[in-house]
Amino acid sequence: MSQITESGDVPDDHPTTGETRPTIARDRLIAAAVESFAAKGFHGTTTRDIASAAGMSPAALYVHYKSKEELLYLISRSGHDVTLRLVREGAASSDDPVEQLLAVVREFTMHHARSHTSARVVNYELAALNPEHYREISAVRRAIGQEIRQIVEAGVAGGVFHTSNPRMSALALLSLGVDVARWYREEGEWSDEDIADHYCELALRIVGAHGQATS
Amino acid sequence: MSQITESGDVPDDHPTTGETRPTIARDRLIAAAVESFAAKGFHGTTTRDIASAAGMSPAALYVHYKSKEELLYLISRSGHDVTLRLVREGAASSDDPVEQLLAVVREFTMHHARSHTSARVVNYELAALNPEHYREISAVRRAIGQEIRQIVEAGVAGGVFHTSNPRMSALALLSLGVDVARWYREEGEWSDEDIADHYCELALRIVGAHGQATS
DNA sequence: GCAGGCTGACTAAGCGCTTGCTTATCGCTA
DNA sequence: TAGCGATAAGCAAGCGCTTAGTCAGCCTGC
Repeated sequence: MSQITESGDVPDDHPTTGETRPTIARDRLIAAAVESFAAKGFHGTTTRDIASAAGMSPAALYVHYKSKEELLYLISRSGHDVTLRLVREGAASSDDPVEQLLAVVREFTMHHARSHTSARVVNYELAALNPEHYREISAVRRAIGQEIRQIVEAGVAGGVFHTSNPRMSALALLSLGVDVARWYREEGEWSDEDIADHYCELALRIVGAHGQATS
Repeated sequence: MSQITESGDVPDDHPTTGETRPTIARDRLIAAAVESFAAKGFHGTTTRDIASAAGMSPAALYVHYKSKEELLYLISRSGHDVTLRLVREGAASSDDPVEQLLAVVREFTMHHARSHTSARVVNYELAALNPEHYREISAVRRAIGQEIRQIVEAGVAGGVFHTSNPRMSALALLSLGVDVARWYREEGEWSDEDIADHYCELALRIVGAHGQATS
């Protein structure tokens, strides 16, 4: 599956492998759709916007994709898969809830800053998905939330985290990370690492991990 | 100026006062636009959606408003004014940064939960405003951010808050509150007051207000 | 020589907004 | 109090344009 990248660069395809080999044109269209959906929203974007940003005629889009909605679905699916994987890897990186939390918050925050353009599409264009796709994506979102909740609950059960409402604290952590995609600006004063550093500190405070080192 | 309310109820107009008296029809159209913009986005909403939700013909919309964008602007402007006022009232409610922070976070959070429908339009449809309106709204948003930043910086200067990056902590507080509008569900397990209570606790932790009572 | 990428020209449907007209409400005059 | 002109709200119809998506045919690399 071709990776959706923030910049315009497109990975080379493998001309001899697989039956559904991603072409350069496919990736160009996806990249153009991400940019346009992020800037103007799904309904504010026309198929001509996407095609011409990819350097093609309007009809070329339909050689590679069934519909405009399919583009959104593929972007959304891929983005959610990346996020779920990144959260699971963070959770699996240690047995210590503190280390797990720091790994997840760091990767989650960095991802939503670095890939803020695609993350905006992924998080704010869900309503434009068709009902079937929406249900599928919602399941991935629930899984992401569950991973974070489990870390917080394990920390509370183990006596290293102290919060009166672990579920709401977990939701706040998720919320804080997602919203980075909304406000982050490339030309802003903070790098993605600056933000990740500070958000790790905030995460420890939110879950009430007293006197913990900041990794 | 007629108040934009979350539910469908419309305040009576005053048939003998003022030259620009808001009519019931005007308010019905605004309420319908809020619902529709929140559910489907500005570009996903047609003028026919709005008119028929308000029980009118498509043409009736243009008796009361210049364009679909004017509706969005009025909703956005009114929503931002309410938020700025609420933040300023919280800041003016005390001289103690801790009390100021708690007042602002409580009101801000409650508002974004209670009025989540209009808050979604206000926070997530900015890109659909025309450039002039966008600039105007951006100024209000900057003022809102500034109020919160000042409280955090005053607390740090006074030695009651402890955070390595007051500006980013202030942004995180704002971010957390705004994002409530995205995830809040009426049928969810928490009331707006439950969320406000917990978010007050989180706010104290985020700014590092040690051993403070949770009001 | 042909499969697949791609295009220009096209369609049906839907868009924001306008037009021409009817109806309701009002203060004012006879 | 009846009748009148003015004003504004509202509607049916539709204009000019844009939209997502289609299709027949043309290139190009294998």
